[in-house]
Amino acid sequence: MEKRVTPFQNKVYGACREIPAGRVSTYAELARRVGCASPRAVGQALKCNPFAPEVPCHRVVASSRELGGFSGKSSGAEVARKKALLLEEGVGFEDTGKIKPDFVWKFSLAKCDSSA
DNA sequence: CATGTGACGCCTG
DNA sequence: CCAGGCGCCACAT
Repeated sequence: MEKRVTPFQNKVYGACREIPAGRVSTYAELARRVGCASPRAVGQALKCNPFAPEVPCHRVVASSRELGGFSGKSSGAEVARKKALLLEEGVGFEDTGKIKPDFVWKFSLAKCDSSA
């Protein structure tokens, strides 16, 4: 049985899959990537993420560098697991528990060739 | 067709 | 800097 994912969700999953390991993206960036002005819609799609772990929804965090939510929980053990996964990928966290800006992935202007 | 909810973001005070 | 409020899009009922 296929998951009746709407074209919008499919787009979100596609963008999410573009996020390399050890990096994280924000709902806002992802939303803009899919052409949506509301990050909420992105969360709706990710929470339904039927293509996991093909679609690393755990690499998507809030614009404030916070973890955001996971598995349909805005906070809780699920979110803690998400943090653990990011740590496994090599993502660094601030002392405040936030993700380091250097680990936040950039979609378009992604030059990837960090010369410095 | 209308209403409610949701893994958020940005502005103002 | 912190706290509060409003806006937004998509989806389910």
